Amino acid sequence: MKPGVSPDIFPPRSHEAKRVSVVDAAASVFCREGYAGANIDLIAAEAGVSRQTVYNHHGDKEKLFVAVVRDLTERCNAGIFATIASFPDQPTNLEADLIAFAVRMNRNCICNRDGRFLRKLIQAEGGRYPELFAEWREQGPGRTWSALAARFARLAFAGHLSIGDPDVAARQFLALVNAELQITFMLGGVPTEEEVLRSATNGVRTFLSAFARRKSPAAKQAALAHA
Amino acid sequence: MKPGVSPDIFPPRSHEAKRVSVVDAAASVFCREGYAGANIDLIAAEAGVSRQTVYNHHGDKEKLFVAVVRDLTERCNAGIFATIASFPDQPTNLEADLIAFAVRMNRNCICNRDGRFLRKLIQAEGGRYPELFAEWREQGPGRTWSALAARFARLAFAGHLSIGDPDVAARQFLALVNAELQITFMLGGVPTEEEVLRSATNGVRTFLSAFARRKSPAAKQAALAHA
DNA sequence: ACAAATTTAGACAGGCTTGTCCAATTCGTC
DNA sequence: GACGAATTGGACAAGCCTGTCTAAATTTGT
Repeated sequence: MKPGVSPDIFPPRSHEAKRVSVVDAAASVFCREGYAGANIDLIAAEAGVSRQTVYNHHGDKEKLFVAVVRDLTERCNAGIFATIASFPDQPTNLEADLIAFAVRMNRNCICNRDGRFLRKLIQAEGGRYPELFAEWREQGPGRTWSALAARFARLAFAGHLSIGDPDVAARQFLALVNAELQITFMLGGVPTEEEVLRSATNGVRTFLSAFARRKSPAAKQAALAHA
Repeated sequence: MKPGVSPDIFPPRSHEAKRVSVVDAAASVFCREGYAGANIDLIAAEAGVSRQTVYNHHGDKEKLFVAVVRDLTERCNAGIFATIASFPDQPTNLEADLIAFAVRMNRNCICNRDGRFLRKLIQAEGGRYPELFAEWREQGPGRTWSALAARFARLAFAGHLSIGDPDVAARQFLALVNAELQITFMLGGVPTEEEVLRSATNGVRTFLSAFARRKSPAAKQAALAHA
């Protein structure tokens, strides 16, 4: 044990550490180059591992790809549900709380490494692995929307919002909050913190304009005065 | 000239007809297989042309790819601006007119062959051809949003809507109207006419809830606060 | 109908990639 | 320190793909 070595060097890594290292590198290369363009040698090099080790761990290219997708799916879902758990059920300032939630959602689930990679793989290879991505679809967006819809329904029940169909509202919330980031996402870029905040702010304001509780003008005025 | 042949057979096609045939087939194959996975032999076969003809017309694979993207970009933009020209400037029934417009937009620009193909190519290869897609970005979304924003501003000016920032409203309109189609788009699928209509209906209703003209001072204040 | 231009099929070299095999080395653990 | 497992680097065959070249067939324009 000689801990005095340079922090940039990870001299020996465990078996398991190499497995994840390979999967991480593979995710990066598959995304950058596409499935067909991805080169096992490059993945091995990027993982700091020999090509043979890649084959030892994952068998062949296709199995490696499946492992990558499963890994990303799992981590993304975990992040999404962790973030949804922070939904403002008892908002003190509805607008500010929803904006903060939207920013968290973006930062932790959609703009982060896993989110961007998974999205790109789904877009690029979704047609080639229908069953694999059908699995993602059920576990990911399906449950995300349900969970989010339940939270919005709760806000509506508590009198903070006036919502017709919570499922529709949940999907529209996500769409609005990302409205200004679409192009950046499409080109595979990463929006700045400021862009995320602006899109979330504009999106939440419009969302609340549409779904804020409608009772009397006075109540509305009071609600707006909050902000 | 013997027009009596079977309609399924196009015995001799002109030079120019072969060029477009090749570009069309290439678009299809590039989308399905990705740039690296696309095979010139397959493109030639799908175009009903010999491999050498592909090279005669387009030089090499990369030039062919660029030709495909330019072709798709041009046709998509033409479709988009033709559709925007049908924006309901003098609506008789604002909700119905906007829903119909949204459906047209989807059907003619976003869900059709060109739209789906271009989107997929941008997503998959956007990182590899920054200048090519930067061109698309300016000519396409940039001008689309401006044009749409101008139409919404006009509706607001005519007293049909209460809008803070027309650019924001335009982007949010598109986001809302497509909110329920995102997953289908991601997986490269084609939504049914009914799905398009439902997403547009829900989106436009929410849009109008947020931006319908407000009379109360509080609402006006909120609208101004947007800017 | 004739001449020029285009298209075709096929062969071909060169390069790259996948996946396997193996001998030498290094690592984890006792 | 020693043993077994994992890792490495390199060689290797097989296959695939791009891009070129050719000679023959076909189409187009006149």
